[in-house]
This record gives sequence, C-alpha cells and structure tokens, in this order.
Amino acid sequence: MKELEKLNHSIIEFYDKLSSWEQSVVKDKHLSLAQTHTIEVLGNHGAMRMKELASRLGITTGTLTVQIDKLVHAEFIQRRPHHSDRRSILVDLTDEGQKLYHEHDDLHLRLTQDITSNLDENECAVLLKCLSKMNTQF
Amino acid sequence: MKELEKLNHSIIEFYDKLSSWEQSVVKDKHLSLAQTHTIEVLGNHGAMRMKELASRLGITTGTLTVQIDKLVHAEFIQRRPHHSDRRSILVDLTDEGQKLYHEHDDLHLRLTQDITSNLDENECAVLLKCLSKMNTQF
DNA sequence: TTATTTACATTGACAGTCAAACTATATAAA
DNA sequence: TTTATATAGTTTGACTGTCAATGTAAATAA
Repeated sequence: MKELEKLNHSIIEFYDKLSSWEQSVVKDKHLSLAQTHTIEVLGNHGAMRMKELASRLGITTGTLTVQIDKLVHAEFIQRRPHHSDRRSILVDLTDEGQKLYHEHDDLHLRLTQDITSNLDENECAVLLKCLSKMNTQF
Repeated sequence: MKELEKLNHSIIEFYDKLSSWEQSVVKDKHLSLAQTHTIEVLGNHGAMRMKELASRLGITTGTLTVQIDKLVHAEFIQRRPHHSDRRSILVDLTDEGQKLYHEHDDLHLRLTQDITSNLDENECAVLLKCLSKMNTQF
C-alpha cells in the first residue's frame, strides 16, 4: 500500500512536470496549447473528419470549428470535402502544418532523451513495457 | 534510436490519457480543472503565499487572485494574514477544502491501482525508480 | 415522400488567462 | 530620516477556449 502511494505521487509529479514543459514550449512559439494539441493529433493520425477530431480532442464540434478556422487562416490546416459524405469535412495539415508538427515532435523526442538519460538499458525496456501496459489498461 | 521513439510515443499517449481522465473526473464534480489544480497544490504543500502558489500553478498572481476569490466564496479556501509581511497573504484550505482534496487524491490513488494492476512486483519497483529519476532530471 | 438523424457552423454566455496599471508595504539609498 | 526602488497582491481590459443551444444541409429510415 505504501508503495502504491509513492507510485501515485510520482505519476502525479511526472504529469505536472510534463504539463509545465508543454506549456512553456508552446508559449515560446506563438501558438496556444489547444492549437498545438490539434496539430499533434492530426500529425499522429492523419486527416480526419471534424467529428472524430473533436472527439479525440475532447471538445465539441462547435469549439473545434472556431479552432480550425484560426488554424486554416494561419495556413497550418486545410479543409477538404469528404469523398462519400457531403456533410462531412476532412481536416488535414498543410505542408507548413506538417513542418510544425515535426518540429514539435522533435522537441518531445529530445525531452524524452533528456529525462531518460539516467536510465540503463534494462530500466528503459521495463519502463516501456509498463507504459504500454498502463496505456492499454486505461 | 527506434526504442527511444517508442518510449516517446508511450509517454505522450500516457500523458494524453491522464489528461482526459482528469478532465472527466472534474467534469463529474462541479469544479473546473484550474480550481482542482489549485486545491491539489495546496493539499500537497500546505498553506502558502499567493506569489508562491501562482508560481507553482504557472499562472500570474492577477489570475490567481480571481481564482482564489471564487474558491473563497465556495468556502474551500481561506485567506490569512502573513505573520511577518503585511503585504503577503497566506492561502489555505478550509476543512471543506481538505475534504475535497482527499476525495480527489483517493480518485488518483484508485486510478494508479487500476492502471498498474497488470504489473508484477518487479515492474512496479522499476517503474517507480524510473519515474523518480525522470522527475529529478526534468 | 416525409420524418428523423447526423455533420458541421454560428452565436451568446461564461471561465481562465495575461499584461498593464494601481495600492500598500518593505527594503535600499541618500 | 527621507526618498527611491522593489515586492505582494488586486483590479481591469482584452482575448482565447469552452459549452449549450440553435441553424443548415445532407444522409438515412419510415
């Protein structure tokens, strides 16, 4: 039980620190957290409908519409018609958006490299296994 | 290098899932994420000055003032004079606020229990060690 | 053909946020 | 001591992100 509490505390601390890191990273650029997250999801999963994107982001389509308007205006995102459903719209990254996504992804990778620099090979392997198991268990 | 990318991806996924979980937890109650976080920090560290609390939350004192106003009104937080500096104000949880904090903390503990249920004893130990190292490395 | 459902957009009303200006107190300099 | 500067917290104005409710067009079911 005591061990579980330590683990719980460590997870919360880890989450907080990641959160601060992300905040400071986006503040350095001229992007908001919400916009970055939108670009992140599109970069990870590719073009998708508004409905699906909103669901992945955990926001309503109304909110997303406004969000996408801004990102289209900033030329990071483009709207395309859906091939079979004329009600739907496909949202996708532009080349500029892709570039931004990869820049951000690189920052993440560098962070991961930094914070795992004190872990040995076995620890890294176990950590990855634990994270995978936890992610499926969520 | 490939292993590092997997780790990076797992960390991002873990962070996203924790984020969604927290969002849904606070939505179930009638509290905002920001308010919950404020109560969390005060519960973890005890009474502190506005300045320090704002810094820990990563917001300005102006923003915090408004936030605390609401939480004082909701009777989860109280303002107290600072013993030696009359410019400063100590912010602290009320009994009601403490109760709320423990409720939230319990939810976190239960989540940790859930997501680690498929890890064996050794994995848990290594995970804790990795998280601790990563937290100090940040 | 009509009714219902679905996808997205629009609007109005709030939180949360910051930067800048303000007040009161503390600290340093003259 | 008196004055200047720095610090803690508050207030205000502007902006973003958010939802709920409503609207519009297209798809699907009756």
